[in-house]
Amino acid sequence: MEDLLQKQGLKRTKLRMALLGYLFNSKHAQSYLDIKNALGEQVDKSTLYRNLGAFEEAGLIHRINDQSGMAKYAFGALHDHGNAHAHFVCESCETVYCIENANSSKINVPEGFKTKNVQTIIKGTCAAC
Amino acid sequence: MEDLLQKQGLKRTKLRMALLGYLFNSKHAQSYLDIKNALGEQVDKSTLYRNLGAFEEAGLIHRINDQSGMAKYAFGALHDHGNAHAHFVCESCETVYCIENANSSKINVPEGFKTKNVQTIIKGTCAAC
DNA sequence: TTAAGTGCAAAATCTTTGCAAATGT
DNA sequence: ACATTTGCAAAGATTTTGCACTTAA
Repeated sequence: MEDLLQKQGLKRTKLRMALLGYLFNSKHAQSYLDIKNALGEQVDKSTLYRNLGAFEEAGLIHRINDQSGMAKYAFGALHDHGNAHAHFVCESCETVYCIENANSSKINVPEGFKTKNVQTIIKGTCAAC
Repeated sequence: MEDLLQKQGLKRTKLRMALLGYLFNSKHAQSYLDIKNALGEQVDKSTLYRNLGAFEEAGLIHRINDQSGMAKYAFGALHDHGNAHAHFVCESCETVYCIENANSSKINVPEGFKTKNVQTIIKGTCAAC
């Protein structure tokens, strides 16, 4: 699992292992603050943001914006990029769930537009609320 | 067109008319800065943000986040809320296009989840880039 | 060894808030 | 007249940057 890092040319540092592991084990998308708290107060802000950015660029995680526009991060190395991918944002508790197989049908874009990636955001109320 | 304001219980102020008109005539979603520049430097920050918020709550406009997470606003009173609605985000120029009839298929959410609104974000390259 | 990653402090960016004055209905 | 809206200044929140130090490969 942590070989994912090397495969992307990223060094296996303590923080990165912890970060990747944490997101991997998270049921839903986590905010910067969620992650920082989970990893321990001593984690450095810049380092954390830089790693979240690096992971996202490497395709290891996704960034989704919740209802209020705040960034949340979810493990996504197993997801099939280039295919549709859905996120459910609960309007009540702000939790962001990853939904597999939400049923993606063909998307029609205008002439000249090239689709690289389709992301579906479903807003509503989750089972817990 | 400006009766939309009264219908939502919003007073018809100069700024609101200009703002609504501007977004109505915009081909794609605009950032706070785009809007501020278009409306003139003298427009007040708080007032603008407050109105964007009010318009969004009233369902007159949408807020979409672009590639880098920045909020962009698009006129949306004509859109059928509750139905699927697509935005195309160009990864090159960051332009956000509203796409009508991008083909909304049924979305499957887990047991207990209630869908209120589905938004599709398509990332890729636009015709201009 | 050395390119990549980290920690710190400082700043940039975007957005919100409180309140007195102005404005629409 | 009266609730709403505005403008200003100040603060809040999130994210980024520069640079010297440290670490994985």
